Amino acid sequence: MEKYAKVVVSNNSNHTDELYTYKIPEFLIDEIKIGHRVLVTFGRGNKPIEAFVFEISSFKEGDFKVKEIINILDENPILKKRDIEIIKWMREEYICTFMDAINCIYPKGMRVDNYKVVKLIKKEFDNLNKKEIKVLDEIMKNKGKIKVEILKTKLDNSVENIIKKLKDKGIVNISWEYKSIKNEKYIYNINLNILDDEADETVDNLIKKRAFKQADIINFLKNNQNVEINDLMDLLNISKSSIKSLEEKGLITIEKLDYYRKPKTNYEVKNKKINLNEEQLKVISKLKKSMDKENKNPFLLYGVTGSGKTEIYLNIIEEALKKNLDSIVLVPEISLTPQTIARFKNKFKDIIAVLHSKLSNGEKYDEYRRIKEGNAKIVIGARSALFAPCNNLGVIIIDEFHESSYKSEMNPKYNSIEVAKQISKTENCILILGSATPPIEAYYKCKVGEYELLELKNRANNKEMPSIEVVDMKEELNNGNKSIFSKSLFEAIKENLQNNNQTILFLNRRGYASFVSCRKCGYIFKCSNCEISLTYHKRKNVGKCHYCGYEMNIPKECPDCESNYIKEFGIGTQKIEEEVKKYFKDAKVLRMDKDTTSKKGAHEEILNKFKNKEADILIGTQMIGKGLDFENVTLVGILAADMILNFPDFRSSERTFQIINQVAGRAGRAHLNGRVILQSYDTEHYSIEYAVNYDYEGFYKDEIKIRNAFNYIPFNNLISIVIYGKNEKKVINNIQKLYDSIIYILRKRGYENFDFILGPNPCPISKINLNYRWQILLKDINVEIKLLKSIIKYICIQKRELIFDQDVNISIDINPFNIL
DNA sequence: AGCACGCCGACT
DNA sequence: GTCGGCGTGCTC
Repeated sequence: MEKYAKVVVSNNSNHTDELYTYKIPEFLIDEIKIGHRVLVTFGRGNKPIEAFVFEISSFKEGDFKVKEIINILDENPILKKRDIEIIKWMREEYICTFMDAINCIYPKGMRVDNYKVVKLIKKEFDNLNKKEIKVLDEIMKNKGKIKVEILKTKLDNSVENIIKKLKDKGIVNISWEYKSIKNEKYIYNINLNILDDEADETVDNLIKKRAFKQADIINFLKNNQNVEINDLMDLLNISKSSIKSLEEKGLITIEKLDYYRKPKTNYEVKNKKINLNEEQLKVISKLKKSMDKENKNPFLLYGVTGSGKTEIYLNIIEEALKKNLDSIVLVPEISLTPQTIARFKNKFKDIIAVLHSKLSNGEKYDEYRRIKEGNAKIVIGARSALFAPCNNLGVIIIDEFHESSYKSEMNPKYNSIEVAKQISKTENCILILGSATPPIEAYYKCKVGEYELLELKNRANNKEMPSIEVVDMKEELNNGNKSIFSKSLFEAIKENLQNNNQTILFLNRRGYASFVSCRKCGYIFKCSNCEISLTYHKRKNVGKCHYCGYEMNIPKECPDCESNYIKEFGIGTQKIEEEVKKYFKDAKVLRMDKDTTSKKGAHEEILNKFKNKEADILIGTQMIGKGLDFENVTLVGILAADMILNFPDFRSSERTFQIINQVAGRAGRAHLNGRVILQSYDTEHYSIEYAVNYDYEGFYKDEIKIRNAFNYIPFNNLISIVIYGKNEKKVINNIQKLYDSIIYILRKRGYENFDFILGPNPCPISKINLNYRWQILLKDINVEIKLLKSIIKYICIQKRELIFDQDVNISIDINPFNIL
C-alpha cells in the first residue's frame, strides 16, 4: 500500500511554512514514524534538505506531483508526539513558523550539511572553450570531484552555467552530497594486554628494534591503568602511530567509551538537615496527592523569601523519582542561582542534567542524550530546559516565575510559563510556579480558579521579615545632605562595620553615572547607535551604551558649546563603590554587576568571597536579589527605589514592588535580625508603600484595579508590533502601511472603533543599534485575539513582500514583558 | 529564502 | 546570433 508523509521542511522561510506531502519509499514504510527526521529533495533544484515528519497517511490530498523521501536521518524519531503538539500550538500562539518552534525543541548543531558536487565522468576535451577547460582543470586538480561552492570561490559565479553545459555534454555529473554532523564524542582508554613480567621482556625487544617510543608506552602503562589516548600522547610526546602499532601487535587494548562532557559548577553548600514546618508539610501533601489526578490545574506556590520553597521542590522531585518520573526545574538564570543548583546536586548527585545557553553544542548534545537514555532524571536550566527530551514527566517547577528571563526575546517570543502549561497538559504532569512576589496576572488566575494557590506565609526559620525604613531623599537634600547616602543609611553602615556584620547595597544601575552632560548648554552624551544616553564608567573614562555596547571617551570640552562644564549626573554601582571606599576606608568592598561578572565563573567567585566573609559590603544590581542566602547580612540598603518607576511601562510598579521585596529578603536570613533602609525621592507611590509593609495582597488589590481600568493583562492581551530599520523614513512609512492595512481589514469586517490600537508611535527607546524603532500596540478589547492574530499573520507574514520594504524588520510580540 | 526559468539588452 | 543580468514565481 502506498504511504505518504506530511513534513515540515527545514527551510528558513515564511513561504515554505506549511506541510509538504512526500511519498514514503517501499523500504521505509515500516520504519518511518511521526517525528522522524528525514532527508528530502526540495524545490526545483532538488536541494537535499532536512525535514520533520508531522503526519503519515495512506493517501494524498490535492493535485500535485509528489517526490519520495530519500532516507531517514536518525534511527528513532527525534520529535515526540507531544513535541509536535507543542510546535503546532507555538506556531499559532506566537505567530511564528514551524521551524522557529522546532528550533526550540530540537536545537541546531546536529543538522545535515549539504553541498553540490561536480564529478568528472568522461575525459573528452574536444570542442571546449577556454572557460570550460579552466573549470575542468580545477576539477581534475581536486581528483575529479569538487564542491561547487569551492569551485565558485576559485573561479567566479559563472561556474554554475559552465558546469551545466558540461553536464549536458556528458562530461561531468552534478549531484548533491550531504553529511550528518556527528556530535558524539568518545574517549579511548588504553591498557596493557600482557602481564607485568612479560612487559619487561617486550620493552627490551622493542628497544632492540629501536622502537623507543613504543617501549616508553609499555613502561608507562605498566604503572598506569585506563590511560586516555590524548593524555598518553601528550605525556609521552608520541604520535598515534606508535599506539596503533602496539594495538596491532596485541600488546595493548584500546577501549572506546562514551564521553559525556559534564558542565562544571564550582559552588558548594553543605547539606543541612532540615525539619519541615507544618505549612511546608501541608503544601507537600497537597502536591503529592495531585500527582495522580487527571486534569491538573497549575499550582502557584506563593512563599515569602526564605519560606523554604526549594525544600518543597526537592520533596516533590523525590516523589516523582519514586514513581520513576522525570522532573524539570527552571531557574531564571543559571549563573545567578549557583546556591539553588548546588542544593539540587547535593541531594540528587549525578542524575541531574544542567542545561543553559552557554553550553557548547557538544555539551548540550551530551546532556540531551543522558536525559533521553534515562541517565539523567532531573533537568535544571534556564527557559530552554523546558524543551528537554524527558521520557515521562512528573513535574515542572518554575522558580521565581515572575522573572522576565522566562520570556524569550528571540523568535518565537514565547513565554515559558504558557509553554510549560501546555506541556504539563499534554504530559499530564504537575506544574508548580513559585514566587515570593507573583505577577499580578498569576495571582488573579488563582482568584478565578485557573491556578491553585499554595501559600507559605512564614519564613522557615520563623524570623520576621526585616523592617524597612523609608528615607525621603528630597528631605535629605533640604537638610543639606548632598551625598548619595542618607544620614540613617550612613550611620547604619558604620554600625554594621563596627559589629563585623555584612551589608548589601542595591542599585539598579551599573556604571558610574547614569549620564554625562554639559551644565552650560545642556548637551547630553548619547550613543551614536541608539537613542540612549551614555552611562559614565569612570575607570576607563568612557561613556558606555548599555544596549549595544558602544563606548566613547568623554572629552573635557563640550562638543557643542566648547565649555569645560562637563559633569556626570545620576549614580551607578561604580560611583557607590567609590563613595563607600571614601567614607569607610577600612571596609572591604565587592561589586557585582554586569561589568564585574563578564568572565566565566566570576559570579561564583564574588558570591563565594562574600559568603566567606572576605568582604564587608556587597554592592550590586538586580543580580544580587536572586535566591542568595548569606547568613551574616544584617543590613540592606536600597539606594534609589523609585528608579524603575520612571520606566514608561505598565509593569513598572509591579517590578518596583518585586525588587524591593527581593532585595529586602536578603537581610537577616539566619539567626541575626535584619534591617533594610530604602532611599527614594518618591516615597508615596503605592508600590513602595505596600512593599515596605510586605503587603502583597494590598498591592495586588490596587494594581488589579489599574490593570482593569486600562485594559491590561490579565483582563486583555497585548500585542506589540515593532518595525525597525536603518532608514527612519522607511520605518515610519512602513508602520503607517501596517496601521492602514489593519484598519482596512477590520473595516471590511465591520469594525468602526479603533481605539484599541495605540500608535503608530516611536518606541520608548526609539533607536537601538542604528535601527529606528516604531511601534503599534493592540489590545483585544472589542476584537477577538484570534482574529487579531490572524490579521497580523496575514499582513506581516503572508503578504509581507507586498506591503513592506525589504530592509525593514518586523517584530511581533504577544503579551510582551516590557514595551520599551 | 533560494533556486530555476525566462525575458531582454550588450557583447564575441 | 549568444551571454549573462536580474525580475518572477514556485517549492509536495
